[in-house]
Amino acid sequence: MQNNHHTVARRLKKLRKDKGWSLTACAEHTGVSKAMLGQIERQESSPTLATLWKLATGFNVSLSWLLNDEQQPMTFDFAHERIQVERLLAFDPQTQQEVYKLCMAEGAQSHSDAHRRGTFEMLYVQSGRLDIVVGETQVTIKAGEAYRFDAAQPHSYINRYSGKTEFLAVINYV
Amino acid sequence: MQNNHHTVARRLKKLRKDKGWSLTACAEHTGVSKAMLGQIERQESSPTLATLWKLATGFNVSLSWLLNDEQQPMTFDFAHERIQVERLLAFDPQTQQEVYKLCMAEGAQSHSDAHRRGTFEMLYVQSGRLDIVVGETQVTIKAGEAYRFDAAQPHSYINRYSGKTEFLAVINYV
DNA sequence: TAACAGCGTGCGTTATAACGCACAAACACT
DNA sequence: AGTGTTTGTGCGTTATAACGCACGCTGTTA
Repeated sequence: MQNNHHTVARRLKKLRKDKGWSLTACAEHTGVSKAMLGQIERQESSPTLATLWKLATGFNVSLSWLLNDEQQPMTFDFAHERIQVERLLAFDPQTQQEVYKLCMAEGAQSHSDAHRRGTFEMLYVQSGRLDIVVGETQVTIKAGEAYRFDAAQPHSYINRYSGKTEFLAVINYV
Repeated sequence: MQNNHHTVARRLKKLRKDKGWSLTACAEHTGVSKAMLGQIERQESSPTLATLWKLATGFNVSLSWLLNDEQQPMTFDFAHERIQVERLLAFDPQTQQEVYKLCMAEGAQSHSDAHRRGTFEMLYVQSGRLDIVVGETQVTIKAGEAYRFDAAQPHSYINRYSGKTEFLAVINYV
């Protein structure tokens, strides 16, 4: 828990690369000048809270996440998937939404390929803890927390919790 | 999810006051100059990530916590209404969605006026039982069940269950 | 090869974050 | 009263974050 504007720099660069943005494109999306972005990524300057906010909103992530320094071991185990899926609400053409309740056993994991462009998911963990890998980034959400992400890219759910994890998945198509 | 270095300022001042520190004492603990601390608290300057780190370590809190954008659950107590509202995900202009976790005490009820046309809500009851009155129709959903309705009309949540009811509310605007 | 576009970095300038110091107000003990 | 102490804020200076622009580099197309 120290000098981790290093991690901010890395995370920022990774986010940018994941989206396939150049520094110029990134500058347009975030409102931070291209030169500044380069300096921040190279750790030549310590960004202001104001610019951190610009970055977070521009990348559509929470500020806390941008600064969060948990290193994320990407270890997949291809054990037997033990997953229960219950459809709570069927797909409705008007709202373009469907809702699932999932229950994953300890160590279970599930992978989804990219949905069509514009689709996003909202997850809410009811009990346990869930790791979500979407693109190059990984997030952990605990019971009572929620997470939303762009589902137009491959994503995985992994239960590394010591017990079962129950969560809600709300999928919005476009 | 915008300009909330305001919250940082408040949180910082509260932290300092809670510990009973003066600006000078705070400066000694954090390594940030007294004048700067005052300016940050009065929102006259936007602190650098480096100084944010000094502050976090000085106060012995995590950086994420220092600028946590999640607002703490606010509790209403109008007459007999005892309702806790926790915003899990702030409104996101891209997905046009926000997510709340609500906890209603026995007998509590809450009313919402019509949202703008096209808005719909999805409710998921985690524990207890919830009655929803939307327009002329009334529905009861129990724990583990979900319900979706058009929110472009007045609607009410009522907890007639003999105990508290926890549920998730996912609001999609148009 | 030449011309061109897009990429990231370096440079000079401006805006401002951060500092040290001094000051006035509020409170304490003579 | 007077004296010392501690509170927070204002001022002048320095350090640096942020900007706009231009340059060299690389990949593509004519």
